[in-house]
Amino acid sequence: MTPEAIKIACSNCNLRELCMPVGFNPGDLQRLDEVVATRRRVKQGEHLFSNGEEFTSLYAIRTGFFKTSVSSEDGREQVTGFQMAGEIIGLDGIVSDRHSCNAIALEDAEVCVMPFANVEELSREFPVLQRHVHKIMSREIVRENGVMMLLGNMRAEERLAAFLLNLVQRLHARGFSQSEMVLRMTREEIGSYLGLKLETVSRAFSRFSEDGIIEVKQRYVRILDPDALKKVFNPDTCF
Amino acid sequence: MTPEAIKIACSNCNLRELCMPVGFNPGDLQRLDEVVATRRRVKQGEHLFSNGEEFTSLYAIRTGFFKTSVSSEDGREQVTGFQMAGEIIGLDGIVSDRHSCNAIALEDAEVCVMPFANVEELSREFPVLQRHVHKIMSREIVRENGVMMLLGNMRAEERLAAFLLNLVQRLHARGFSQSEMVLRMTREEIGSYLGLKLETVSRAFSRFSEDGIIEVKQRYVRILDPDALKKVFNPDTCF
DNA sequence: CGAGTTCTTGACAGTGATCAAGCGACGTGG
DNA sequence: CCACGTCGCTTGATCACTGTCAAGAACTCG
Repeated sequence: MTPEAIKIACSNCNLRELCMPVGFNPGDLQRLDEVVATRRRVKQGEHLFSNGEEFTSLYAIRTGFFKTSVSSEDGREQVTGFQMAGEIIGLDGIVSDRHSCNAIALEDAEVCVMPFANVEELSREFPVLQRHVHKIMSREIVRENGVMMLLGNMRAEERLAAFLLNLVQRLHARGFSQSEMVLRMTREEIGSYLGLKLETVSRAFSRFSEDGIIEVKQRYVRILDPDALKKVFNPDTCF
Repeated sequence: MTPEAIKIACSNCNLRELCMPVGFNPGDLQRLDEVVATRRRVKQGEHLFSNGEEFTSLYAIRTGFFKTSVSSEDGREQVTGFQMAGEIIGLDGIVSDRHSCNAIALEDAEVCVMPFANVEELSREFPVLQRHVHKIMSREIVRENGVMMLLGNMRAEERLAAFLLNLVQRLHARGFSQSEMVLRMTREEIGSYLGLKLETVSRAFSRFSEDGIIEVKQRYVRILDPDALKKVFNPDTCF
């Protein structure tokens, strides 16, 4: 086994607990490495996959940051999510054997390529992996339900507050600060995700800053008063 | 085998092609019947499952019409979908072993109860079923991507036009008219799904009616000019 | 038949979009 | 290392779409 092959193995990956199931016994753990065929580097701005492209694999993000988006026939674009290390993308392609959205790297990234045929084959052999795949897909469905709530019921500042809290929480789960972050996306991309124009996003940032809830300097954001931020999108909690 | 048991069997169900995979050979087809444990009747207005309830089963709709919804802590409700015969609900529960949304019958309904343990077990045995389960979940993810586009980028009339076309298309696939339908949901429920208030939905209906695009009488809707309706939410197509 | 629900329509208000201008950061090349 | 150009961000002024409030009509169901 070459050093490179050791690095590539799920069994040695420090992100395993994020993207792979737990509960494997040491013997079977090596079999798990068979899901990942190769790794692939994606430079900032490049597509990992595009709408209409043939679906062959799921991708586990090792490093970097992605956005996924769909576009309507008349050219309007909707960002459907932002994904970071340990998260799985490409699930949209399963239903029609073609991708129906675009995945674009927001910074230089590296992904593990998991041919879906491998995933399905090993899933049949290992119920714990099967369950894990089901959970990942279910989690995505539930996440999108939450976005629908956001887009359908919340006002601009509520949306941004929920967005920032979600982002910092996911970063914190990966060992980063729970109060500071550097955004990897533009105001326009945030706006697209939240169903707002970039000017509205910018104004909401300024408003939070004026109110002393956050500190903003371009992409850098520091959450000064997390409780106030939570109250923005859940006003009834203040009693 | 009792007559009731014959009726219950997937292998004899005329909806099978909608909710079950094709390509089973006759011998294995009988095994497929094992996914369905029982059937369950749900009266109009009753919950099939509720937020927080333990997840045990997926449900295939035999007859009737459902809505699913999520609610925020401060009581706001968002309808996340409308489901009809042949569609599968309950996928939201897999990730946390609890349902995170509510499923409510909009008319008297009957569902096939498919314990998820059965689904997973048979999926391991039959790759064609495994693939089918994956496709159903992927389809739901893609559908929600479309709803995000709707909520994030479209104006009121575009949303309603897209909604009506989607609904009539699904009904048509089930053998109903491709121009007429009777809505099973209120204006408020449509509005919740589309991120609009009921008055806005009502006005959009009236507008379409004035323009001769549809004929509306309460819940009854007839599409007079499907092309005009398509142009509403894709204005660039008119050249 | 009557009570309650659902739908329609009108008047007005408010949130966020649009249009516009200027600023600031960053990167590239001289 | 600095100048300049580009891209992203901020802020202001105005507008338009949709929300809110209200009243009445139509329908449903017991």
